[in-house]
Amino acid sequence: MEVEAYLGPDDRAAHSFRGLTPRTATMYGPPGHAYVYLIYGIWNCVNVVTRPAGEPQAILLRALEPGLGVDRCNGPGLLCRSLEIDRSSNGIPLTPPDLYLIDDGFRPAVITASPRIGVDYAGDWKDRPWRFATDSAHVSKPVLAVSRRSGG
DNA sequence: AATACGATTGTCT
DNA sequence: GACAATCGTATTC
Repeated sequence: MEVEAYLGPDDRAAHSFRGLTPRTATMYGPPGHAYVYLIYGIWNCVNVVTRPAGEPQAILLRALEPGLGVDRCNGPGLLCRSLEIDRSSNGIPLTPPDLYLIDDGFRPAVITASPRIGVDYAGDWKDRPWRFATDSAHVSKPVLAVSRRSGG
């Protein structure tokens, strides 16, 4: 229902902004793998690496539609708690044949693009509209300033 | 070796 | 709106 794009190393909001470190190594790895990190000493967050090795970009998963054993999880920390994802899953492949992907037919009619959450420290990059959300109630926070894209 | 802080959430005012 | 919880990283000394 909601994701955010992190386009480091130019993106000041991205962990990879400051280059390759032990933590961000997964972001520099091949696409289709999970980048899981610990935030505030409490919460895990999961991303999908999106670009070929060497291009440290990823998509943060922020909200899912509840159901099929997934609890209500409005926000990246609660999402990982619901799916029991922690850093032990960092770097695992999210593509077949390691993972079965099921197309449930869901196609959002509307996708909004708005500023990312919790990146006020990112200077000029904080207002980039790289938070993408459906109009579902199951988003981490209300979508305020909105540009719209047509869905698929 | 020491320090500052975070891609969050819940609670209290 | 303010703030605590809690610890791995990255940065600084």
